Amino acid sequence: MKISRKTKTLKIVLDLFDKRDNAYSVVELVSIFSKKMNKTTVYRILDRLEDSGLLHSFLDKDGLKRYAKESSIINTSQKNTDHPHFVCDDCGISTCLPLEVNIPSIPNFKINNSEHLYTGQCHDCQA
Amino acid sequence: MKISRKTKTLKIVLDLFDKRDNAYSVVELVSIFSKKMNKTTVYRILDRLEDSGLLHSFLDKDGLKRYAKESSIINTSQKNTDHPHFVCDDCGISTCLPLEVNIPSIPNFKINNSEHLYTGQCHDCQA
DNA sequence: TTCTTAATGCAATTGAGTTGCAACAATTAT
DNA sequence: ATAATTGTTGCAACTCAATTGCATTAAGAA
Ligand SMILES: [Mn+2]
Ligand SMILES: [Mn+2]
Ligand SMILES: [Zn+2]
Ligand SMILES: [Zn+2]
Repeated sequence: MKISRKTKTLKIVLDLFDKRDNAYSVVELVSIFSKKMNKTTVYRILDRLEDSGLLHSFLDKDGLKRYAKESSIINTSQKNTDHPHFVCDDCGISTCLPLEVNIPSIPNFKINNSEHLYTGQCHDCQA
Repeated sequence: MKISRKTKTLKIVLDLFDKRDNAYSVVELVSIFSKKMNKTTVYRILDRLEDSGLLHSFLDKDGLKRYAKESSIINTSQKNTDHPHFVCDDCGISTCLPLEVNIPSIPNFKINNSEHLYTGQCHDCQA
């Protein structure tokens, strides 16, 4: 699916992701844009951007959905991979990790998708 | 924390986990026990059993919490490890995978916890 | 400019999970 | 065995992320 209409609200959302590579929770985004667009619109735009391949998402440890640019993997030798994600327990910042994920082969299981989430302290929150 | 009172409802829940090694979503468990105990009681018993170390939990791709025995890792050379989990996209069955999880070391990130979730088709749901 | 329909705003709704509190029951003390 | 203690349960109300229905708006095509 491609983006069919470049609406004002869509551009606002894209602007944010153009600036930072971090992943944002939908709750954060709804709050950030609360003056500019309706909460439902945020959900729908994010969904559309993910379908179109411009964003990707994952669930953090609390079950909250987070979105980031599809291209936020810097060293992208291969793209659109199931890369791992990191969420800081202290400040909540979340990051796409530029790491290979090796999917194990397990007898009797056909693995189609993987999600790897790491939590801990980011650089700024250590000691 | 240890289990302080062996109540009737607690035994009912433990009985189920004694029989099968799979992981159950809380939603399933609430439904399974709907005639035997209140929904809130299910949540509280699961929480207690996890605190006491008899169960462990993870979030599946939909953000639903799933519980399994702590000892459902068969080949347990080391125990209580962050092992990966598998959820079948077709039948929903979910399994603790007896695999080592190697936690990467990433500059500027201190990793305390990891969650690995694989999805796909289980043996029964293939072809 | 007019037409088509994707996109939005808003209010209502869903559903997993939580909380407050009174009643109950497992365990301990007498 | 009986009474006191307090962990546990049931129930209703609540929280909050996410979804839905529908009337209205506006982007892009004709
Ligand atoms: Mn990512
Ligand atoms: Mn497990
Ligand atoms: Zn941090
Ligand atoms: Zn299956």
